[in-house]
Amino acid sequence: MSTWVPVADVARHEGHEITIKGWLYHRTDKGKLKFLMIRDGTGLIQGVMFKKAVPQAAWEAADRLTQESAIVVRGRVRADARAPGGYEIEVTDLEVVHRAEPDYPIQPKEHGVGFLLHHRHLWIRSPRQATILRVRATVKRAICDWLDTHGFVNVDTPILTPAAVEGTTTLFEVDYFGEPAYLTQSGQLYNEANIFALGKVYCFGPTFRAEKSKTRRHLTEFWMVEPEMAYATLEDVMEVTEQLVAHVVHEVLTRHRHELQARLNRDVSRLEKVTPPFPRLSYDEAVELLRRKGFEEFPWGEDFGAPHETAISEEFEKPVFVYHYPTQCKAFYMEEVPGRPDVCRSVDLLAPEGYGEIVGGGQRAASLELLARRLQEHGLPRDAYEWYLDLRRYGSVPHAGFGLGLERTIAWICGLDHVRETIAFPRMLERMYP
RNA sequence: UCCUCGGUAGCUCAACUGGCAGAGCGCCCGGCUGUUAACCGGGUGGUUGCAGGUUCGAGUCCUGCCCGAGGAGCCA
Repeated sequence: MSTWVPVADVARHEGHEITIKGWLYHRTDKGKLKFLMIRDGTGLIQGVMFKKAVPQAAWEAADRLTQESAIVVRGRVRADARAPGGYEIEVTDLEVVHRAEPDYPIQPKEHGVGFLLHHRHLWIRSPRQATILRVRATVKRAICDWLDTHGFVNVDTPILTPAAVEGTTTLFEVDYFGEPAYLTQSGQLYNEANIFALGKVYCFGPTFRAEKSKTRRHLTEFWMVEPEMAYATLEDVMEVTEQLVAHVVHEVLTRHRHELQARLNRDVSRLEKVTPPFPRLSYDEAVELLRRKGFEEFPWGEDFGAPHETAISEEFEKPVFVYHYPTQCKAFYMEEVPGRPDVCRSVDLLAPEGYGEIVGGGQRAASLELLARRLQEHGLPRDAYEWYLDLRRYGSVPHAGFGLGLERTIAWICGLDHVRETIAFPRMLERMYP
């Protein structure tokens, strides 16, 4: 009985007899010799099968093997320059656990996006997709590791909420025992309550936006990590953000450098430059930059669109902070800039290479009077926010936080052209299957 | 919601100015001891998105609808 070894560890067993449990990715027959490409979720390995080296039953079973058939292969590990990855298994026996039906729809070749998304439950088996999902897991772990070791307490905020955080047009409504409730857009307001109990906190989970957005940067269900800090300012947000993002990129490079290059064709030299500090640009300076770069007509006070974000970010090798946005284009809870009521203590982090905004945050309005006025100006129902206003009645302090979009961050790190590949089962406008 | 492009075999795509519905891959059969999306020979495969219209004749032109992709606005 030989040892069951994950494909990723095969190199460490050179010269030894091992067992691989996986699925047939591809097969090439050459008369009395067969090449079996086997995937097991940890990697891809080539099995070489000579007719004279295996029992007749195994040879005949291999003859009938279809793509994605579940197989257990035994054999000796050998280094061979002709094998993809440098190692292969000299097969001595084969057991077919399940012979897949012969019409597996996804071939190792080009397919259209619509077709692949319709078969997402099978598409995720493709090595490229599996790699992205592994990177996602690393990104999530790196985020939690960094926050956990820097004094942040992980607190879960509700997914079902009674009211909108930022306007009702982009909320998914659900029936809550006959009353309307909404899927959360953000855990921020609850986190602002949590900091008074715990100091520094973060929530990390799915959020939902019913935006009719159909672009490479949008999902209707996406994940955000939202740190929030008591006794903190806008400057603290920028420092924490750059430390966190740099740590995440570093961890991905440490664990997945080879996969990023081999499976995703990612230019990792771009990622190696992502070290603190990141450049900081005020909104005023960003507008000036845009006007120099061909957007002469860009009006002060507008939020940036995708072309503007790209134009700004391509001036820098690292992610770039843009802070002090116009008050009019940000949410009601932003703190004022002293002496400049037209701008607020907000910040966005724009990823390089045109990936756009991956972080939005700022310092929160600390005074009851300002917050109450803003609620009115934004036409929000005060009743629903009474609990939130309490936070400014009992020990209000300067505080700040941000939200980092997981899918956009992964798309940038992996160099993908659409966020839909960064999550196993993306939820998009007009696509809920599978 | 708006703009642009598209829908032909299981997949990726051809089909000139309206004139016999095609190829590669897949799948099935046969061959090959070093394949890398192998190669060679044979076979299989169609309500051209749906409904109507024009025409001797429509995949091709016209109208409506459905579906998909890219982008805009909004956002992470």
